[in-house]
Amino acid sequence: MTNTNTKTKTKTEATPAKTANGPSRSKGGSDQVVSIPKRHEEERKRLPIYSARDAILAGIKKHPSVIIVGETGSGKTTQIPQYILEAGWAQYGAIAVTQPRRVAATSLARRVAEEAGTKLGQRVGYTVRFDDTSSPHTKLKYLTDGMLMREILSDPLLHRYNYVLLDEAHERTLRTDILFGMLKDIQSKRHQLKPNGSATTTPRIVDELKIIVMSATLDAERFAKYFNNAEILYVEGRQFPVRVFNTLEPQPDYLDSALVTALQIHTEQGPGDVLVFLTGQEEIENLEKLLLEQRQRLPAEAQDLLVCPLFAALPPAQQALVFTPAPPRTRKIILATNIAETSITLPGIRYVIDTGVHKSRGYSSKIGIESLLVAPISKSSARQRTGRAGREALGYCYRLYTEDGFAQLEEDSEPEILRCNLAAAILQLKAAGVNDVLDFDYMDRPPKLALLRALEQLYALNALDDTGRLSKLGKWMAEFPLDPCFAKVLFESQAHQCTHEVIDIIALLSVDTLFMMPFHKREEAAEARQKFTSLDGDHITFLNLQKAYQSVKGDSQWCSDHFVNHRGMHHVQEVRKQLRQVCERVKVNPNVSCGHDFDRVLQCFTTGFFHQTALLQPDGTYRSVIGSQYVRIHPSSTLFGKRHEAILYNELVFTTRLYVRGVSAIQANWIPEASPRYFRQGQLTAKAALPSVKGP
DNA sequence: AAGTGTACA
Repeated sequence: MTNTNTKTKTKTEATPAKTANGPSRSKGGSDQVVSIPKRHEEERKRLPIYSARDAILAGIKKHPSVIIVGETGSGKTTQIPQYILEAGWAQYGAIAVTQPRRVAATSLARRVAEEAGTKLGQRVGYTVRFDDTSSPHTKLKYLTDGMLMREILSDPLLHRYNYVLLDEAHERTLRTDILFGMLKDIQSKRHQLKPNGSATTTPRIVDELKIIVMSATLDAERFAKYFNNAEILYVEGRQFPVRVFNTLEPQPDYLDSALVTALQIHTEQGPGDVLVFLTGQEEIENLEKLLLEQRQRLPAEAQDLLVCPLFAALPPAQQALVFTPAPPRTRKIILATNIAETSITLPGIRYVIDTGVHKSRGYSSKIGIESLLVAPISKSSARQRTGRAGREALGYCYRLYTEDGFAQLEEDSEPEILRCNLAAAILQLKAAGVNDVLDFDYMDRPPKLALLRALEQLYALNALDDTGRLSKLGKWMAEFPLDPCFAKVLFESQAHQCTHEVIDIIALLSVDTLFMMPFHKREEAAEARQKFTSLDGDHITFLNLQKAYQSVKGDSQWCSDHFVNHRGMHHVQEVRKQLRQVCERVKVNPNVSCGHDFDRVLQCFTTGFFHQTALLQPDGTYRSVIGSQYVRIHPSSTLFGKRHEAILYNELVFTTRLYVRGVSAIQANWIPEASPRYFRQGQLTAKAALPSVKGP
């Protein structure tokens, strides 16, 4: 069994005979030998979690579900799956470990494959969108939670797994929350199907599914309660202490406080880089400017400072700067959004400055509007930020708010499922066989209105029939990794004979920032962009960009010359390829083109976005068809400042004002034609807001 | 006339 010196349970669970569709065992080859390679053995034993190994295995053996609480650095994500593997418990069924992010899934799999002495894709592998290293031999698979959701669609009881580990559960992303309910349901169904279970209605032999929820926060009781009184196990982290300082008075201007604090650390404190948490790009660029001004005033003998901005839209080359050590006698000051809170781990940070705020996405199901506003963070976010100072040595955290201010923060951030549009998630649930989505076992139940809005939207798109069940079209839509609106547009593209163009545009719309707007070169960038601009709006402009990009074969120099997001365009090509593949699979010809008849394309988009349209008012403003809201065209749009009788938009977000992004000009009479079901029913205020549009 | 936290299929 294992070569470890410790006493490990070598007895495996009573495992039923191999099922017909179970994974086959590979014969021969060193890959079958379950052992810890010598060079990693000592290292693995030094991890804090090692001492809890037997207790964890015992807990997993005894309980259907286990909650593991452990901070970063405990090794829970890399070690627990290996313990299960080494115990021989994954001989027939495999182990899945989910991650909210792709990079985490791929890098963890690489490290664990190395530790386990196997080639990536053999016993250990990963599956993320566009990249799958798993094979029939893979016993331990790291995958994104979205990927596991898709696997459920093709394998509703997840037969190939006996263990599912949900990592970073405390983040409460929409997908982990949906997975919670789905897995709980699968676990109970598989229990009922078990040979020695109460109901043996099927000849198929099914193993039980173990669920292991891993979280970094101490509030595990809610998880435990939700998963049928699961066992809670605590594992120690490996974290250095961090001294926390609060301000004595509330700060009227946290940007100014951040500037003062950063300079104070720089001139008075010992070595170590500084990480400042800010809300967005504009704020980061402002503080960068202020810091660089102050840098000029530093005494000649003082150490230098290097300012590194860090946010997702930053070009990769500049993002990489934060990982390269600062030159001698230079201190790095990193100005980051909350990308540095979870997604990117920075080395060398000893000082954290926490402004106590972030931008957070909200959604009002009442008016169907998303917002992106500055809001206070939660206590757990504050602790997470603080922890970033203690990764390598003891650190310091300066909270730019009072102790009382901290006490008033919410304990945890609101789960995403409570503050987003649920249409896509509901479509997935229905496709996975959960018809009654109102009664689904949510850990945090979304407001009923939000669920009803999602059902209404799916009904309006013809994805549901009159009884609320998934229609044939709805099943078709769920095949695609797309928002329901886009899936509908893609379906309609067949009738409009413009599938080729529609696939391209949908792929292009999947990237946030295709045209870069560098701080200091805005005019140049705007000029470069002119070459692609279509008077029809952003959709056709993007299509022009794709054509130009293809004609230069994706040349990266061409991209940077034209201020085009090279990485983004690469992603577009991957999405495009995948959409074309799925089309082929469902017997839709992806090559049918409308040539230059772009009216067809935009009419087609109206069939999925009739609810995201606005009409020009006599005073020159636009009013949304639904909700009758005044909306402004975002300055990043090609239609900014232009007037057309009607527009459709990809996104409606409230920031400083209510802005629409991804905008194209349409004809007003296309709107009611786009969804007779919706406008005839008039269940929303659509008709009232459409005085100039005659419904059928 | 003026601006987009993060992630995923």
